[in-house]
Amino acid sequence: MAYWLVKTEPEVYSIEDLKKEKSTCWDCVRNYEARNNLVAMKKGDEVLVYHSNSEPSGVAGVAVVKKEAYPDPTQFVRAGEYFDPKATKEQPRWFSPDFAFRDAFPRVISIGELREVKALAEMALLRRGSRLSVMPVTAAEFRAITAMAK
DNA sequence: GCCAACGTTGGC
DNA sequence: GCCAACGTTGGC
Repeated sequence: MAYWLVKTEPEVYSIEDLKKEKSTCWDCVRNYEARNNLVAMKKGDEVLVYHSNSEPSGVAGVAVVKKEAYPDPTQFVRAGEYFDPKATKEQPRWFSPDFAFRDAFPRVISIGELREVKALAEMALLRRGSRLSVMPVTAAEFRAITAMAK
């Protein structure tokens, strides 16, 4: 079982939205490294949901991989913002897993708090200038962050 | 295949 | 609103 972290702008899609919807297709990711991480997710993996461009920015809850990645439908929507003319049904370029809601933290664990924890210093999330929106997290990091939420 | 220009991300 | 980081695009 593996652990991950995904970023989302809560004004676009928040942990509360996931709680309401119960599950969602994690679509519209258009970065190859992030996509590779989405494809590597296995059913049952746990995913920290990070709110970016927010006040405060930070980890807001946990999702679980409900369905492993399949072709992201938004790449085929010709009129859509996420249409990719180079993607075909035979050779899709972008993939999305389904996530199910697991937990919304009683408070957001801010990036400032995360930076104070020495054990988390190596996280890709905290690297200066990191823009990666889907990244692996170690079991120890996952445990440390979920413990901070209590 | 190089690399400058440009666009986006996202913390602050 | 600023700006650093860095991915993408396109001319050559």
